[in-house]
Amino acid sequence: MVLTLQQQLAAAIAAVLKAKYDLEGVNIPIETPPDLRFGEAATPVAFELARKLRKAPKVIAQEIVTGLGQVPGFAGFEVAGAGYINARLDRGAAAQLVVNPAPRPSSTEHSLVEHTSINPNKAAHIGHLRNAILGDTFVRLLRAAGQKVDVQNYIDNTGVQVADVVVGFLHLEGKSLAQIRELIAECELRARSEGQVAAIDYHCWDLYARTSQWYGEGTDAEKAAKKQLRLDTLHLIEHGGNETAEVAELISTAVLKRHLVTMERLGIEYDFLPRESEILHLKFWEAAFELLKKTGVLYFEQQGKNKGCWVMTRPGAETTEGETNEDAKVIVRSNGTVTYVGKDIAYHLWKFGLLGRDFGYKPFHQYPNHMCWISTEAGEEKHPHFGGATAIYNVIDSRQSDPQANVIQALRGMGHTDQADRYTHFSYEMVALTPRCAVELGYEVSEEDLARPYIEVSGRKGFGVKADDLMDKLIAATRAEVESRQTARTEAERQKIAEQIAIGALRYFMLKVTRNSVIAFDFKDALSFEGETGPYIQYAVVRIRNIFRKGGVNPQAVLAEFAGLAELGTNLSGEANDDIWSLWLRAGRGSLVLDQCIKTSEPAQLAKHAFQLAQEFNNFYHKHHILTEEDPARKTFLLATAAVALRELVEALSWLGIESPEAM
RNA sequence: GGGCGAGUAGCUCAACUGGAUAGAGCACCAGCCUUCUAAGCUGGUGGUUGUGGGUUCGAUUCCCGCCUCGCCCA
Repeated sequence: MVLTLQQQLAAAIAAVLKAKYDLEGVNIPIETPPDLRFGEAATPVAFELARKLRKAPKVIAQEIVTGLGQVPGFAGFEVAGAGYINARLDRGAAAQLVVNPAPRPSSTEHSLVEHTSINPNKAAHIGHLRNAILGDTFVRLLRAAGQKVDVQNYIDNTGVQVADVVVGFLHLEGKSLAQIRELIAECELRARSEGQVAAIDYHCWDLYARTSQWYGEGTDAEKAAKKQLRLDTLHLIEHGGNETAEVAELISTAVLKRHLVTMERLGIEYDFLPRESEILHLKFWEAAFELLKKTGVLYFEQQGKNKGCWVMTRPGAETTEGETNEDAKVIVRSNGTVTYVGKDIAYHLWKFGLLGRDFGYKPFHQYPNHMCWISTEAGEEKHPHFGGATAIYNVIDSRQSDPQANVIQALRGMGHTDQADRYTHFSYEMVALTPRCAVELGYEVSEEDLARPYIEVSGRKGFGVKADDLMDKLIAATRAEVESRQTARTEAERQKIAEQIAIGALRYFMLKVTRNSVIAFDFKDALSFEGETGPYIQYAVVRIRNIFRKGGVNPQAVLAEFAGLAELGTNLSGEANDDIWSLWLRAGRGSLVLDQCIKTSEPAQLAKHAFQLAQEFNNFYHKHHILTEEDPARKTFLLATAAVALRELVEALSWLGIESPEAM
């Protein structure tokens, strides 16, 4: 509702500017005033025009107001302060728009969101949770806006991290291929009865840390030998067609399956899992290399430190004719190997359908409502089409902003400027542990680290909080609460409620913070269910549902009853009803917030909105006792207010991937 | 050395991208359960927005210098 009316207001003002001053293309910011006494919408546009028109802002504002006259949906306009134009809504008409919102225009955008992308060599930790939750939420936002969205989880199954754990299995544990296969099967079986702790990804977590440490032990000669072993293993895996590669395939697939299980606990699903192995074996890079040479993005360096390399100019770098650019980004090393960025360029050309090659596809994991496919060399003939997106979003932490910028630069250099513009590095800061939390977990923390505000999580060191451990802990905590409150419910019901609350708490915890601030993780904050938390919002929903349950009323029916009725306006007008009106106003902001979140790639705004709406409802809840209201017309109106809040809260929560429990 | 990001209440974070009196939560203090669930509500304490300048009607926001911290790159 607010979005619609703001657009109408901006359009009306634009028309006045054209008619009165012959001005076009003026940016007309519409804001929400800090207080209802300034109205429901405002614009400082007169300030901006003051210089251009050589008039006092107040005068301009007055002229615009005069020119506006009557605008549908608005009760009136006034000039305030030094030149603000404040607009008052026709509350009845606005409320009708909240009950029956204008349909969202359909979108032709086909977006591709890549997130999660955990190296398949260890259990997922809280850092991965932030990535997956951000990505999944953004997918939900795009879909809510009517876009077609493909969700991809890129799997680096041939990288150095997988190589390390392969070294661990083969050389530290001295296991054979058959023994590893056996171990995976055994872990899978045990995980069913004992939970995640027994699963293969947990086993790998420890082994990976041990192997990393092992590399650094022994004499110099021993260390060099280990380094060589690591490199050889990596090359065998990359090359494929040998037993080491088979071990890597076995382990990475088993760990990947665990990751899918972990993420499914959070309601996170994928459509396609493109793997590094196919990018290598299907020669994506070779195709990209030709294109890069042809367009002159890559050039062969003849001298300087990068002599013999194929290099690319960095974004923003100034190049002087004839001078060697020492700062150029190396894409192909002088020994012929391709860098990570090189392979990434190939992959991203594919994402936009510009490579001229495709993956093979085979089904990998069945979700309740759809299939998740994985890349393969020779796949099934019938498969959905992935790639060829019109816009892409890569949920990757901010440490990767340099390589990401390089990929974008390459696309731009190749002439794909439109694609480069629609390439979003959805960057976010890491999740770290507070020193207190690290000590609590029994890690050894140096004096130096103790003084820091936070310590970075490290899979290599085995230092961090595993995703499943955290979820288990959250569920245990919510279980305890639900046990004491929901004594009449069955075991299964209580478990379900506890899970909904725990996941709601976790997702909200990750989403309420804006992307570019580091989350210093602490169990005290993460396990909190009070104040600005997911459960707070869920609790408001439960309260509303209880009202309708006890009153024997259907919320949709109440809203249907009010559609088109003038009483809505009379109930909302006047200062006495400002508190209820502000709840309606907040409820009407949903689609505006959705748009802003997409525009700024920032889901935190929606998290904030949902909280404020819940807060506003709680306010209303305490001031107005609905079921004991004696005036039947007033009671129906209060019920309609609750119904609107319910609908908007449930919707906002669903966009955040948070369920709305029936009770709690 | 170069690049990016951050610094706001005791703590954790917002601030609609330059707007009206810088807001929430936690913590702390004082109240509110015979009522639709207290995972809640109402008050209160708490700020030189790291620092020094500049731009203008107006700066937490933009520009420059400096100080801290964190990440990349070489």
